[in-house]
Amino acid sequence: MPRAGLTPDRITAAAADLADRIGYDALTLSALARELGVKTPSLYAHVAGLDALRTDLTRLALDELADRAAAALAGRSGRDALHAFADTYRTYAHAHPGRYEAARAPVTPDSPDSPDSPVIAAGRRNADLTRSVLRGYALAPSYEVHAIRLLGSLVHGFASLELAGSFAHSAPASDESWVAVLDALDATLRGWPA
Amino acid sequence: MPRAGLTPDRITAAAADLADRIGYDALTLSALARELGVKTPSLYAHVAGLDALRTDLTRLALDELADRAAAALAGRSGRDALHAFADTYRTYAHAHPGRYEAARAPVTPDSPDSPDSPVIAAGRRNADLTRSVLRGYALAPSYEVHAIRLLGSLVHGFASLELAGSFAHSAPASDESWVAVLDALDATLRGWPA
DNA sequence: TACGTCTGCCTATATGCTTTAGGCAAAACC
DNA sequence: GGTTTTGCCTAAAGCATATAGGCAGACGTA
Repeated sequence: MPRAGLTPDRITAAAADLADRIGYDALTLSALARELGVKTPSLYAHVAGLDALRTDLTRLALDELADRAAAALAGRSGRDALHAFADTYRTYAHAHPGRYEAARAPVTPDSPDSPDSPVIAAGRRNADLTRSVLRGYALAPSYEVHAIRLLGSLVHGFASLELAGSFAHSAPASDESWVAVLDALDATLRGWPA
Repeated sequence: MPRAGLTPDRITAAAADLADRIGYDALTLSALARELGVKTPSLYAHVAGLDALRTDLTRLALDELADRAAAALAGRSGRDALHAFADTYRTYAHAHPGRYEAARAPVTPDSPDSPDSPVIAAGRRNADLTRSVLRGYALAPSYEVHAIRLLGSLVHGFASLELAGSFAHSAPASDESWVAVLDALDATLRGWPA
């Protein structure tokens, strides 16, 4: 009986692809094992269980998002940076809905999450990038948190409703609304106290 | 053996309470049956299955949201209406996280959802109320859809991230950001072409 | 190449959830 | 009070997570 060559990384990668295809909620160890041509219990030699797999997936997605956002932000600032940053998340959500949902999933605290666990670190990378986008607006310190929350809410809310199909039943295509919304956000941030 | 007096409505109501307590995803027919002091198969006389229960829950939540939003909007317009409307959703999300998630859950199409199914109708009620909030801003027709999507994205995004705990790790409390964000939204809408 | 160890993937099994089938007794009706 | 209806039950199948233990392929050593 030949060996399948499983590793934690290959398993997480396969889980990410599968989640994109069948949905984050439908991701099961059974389905993943089938996908990998392996029996379910074999996976337990490499991942601690379903919760651990989900956490790994969250970390993978957050890291991929941070990588792309960092690349998109390179050399940009102000409105350009804002659009590039927001587009990164929206595009990723469309291309990888399962991963995106994983990125948004609250991490199940297997231990009182050590402050430098890989998931936490990946989350912080994204938060830091968000802050760097706002540097272009030179906001008053008291408005910085509001701006972070506004940006996060808008991008996540739009992508989330779009994925759920809430925008699909009325014209025009959501791309048009997306620019309008981002421009409004840019105007708001430029209008806030500096 | 005395009867439990189950009805579809009592079951849905109990499911809503349970979902608020243990989370929408953790809601199972087993747990619900335990809650009601009944064996799991007994529920099948009143609901078609787990998917049907979830759909019922979505309808319940959407109807409750529409009821509250309608009451909050009575006699208000403009900025007042905007705040009252948005507060309704955010408050509901805090008080009933399980129901709120149910409201947001995409409905599983058991049949090609008849256009006047109760869930669809409940969804439309909420959409209509959203539009009525925007009447106070007298927007140009081409901007109406953008405004609906902007409002929806912002409210849902903020509530969703807040529920997930994304705002809990930094000061100040999110209430402060909430008003700042809503005022910015109000300013944006007043600035859009009328 | 041959031996010994390690380890990857297997089968077997326990538990929990969804769902269907069929039985029995409490309610409801006349 | 007898009959019908109906609500809740037990029994059981199918699939999921998860653990325990076995067997053979891969690897190190000589």
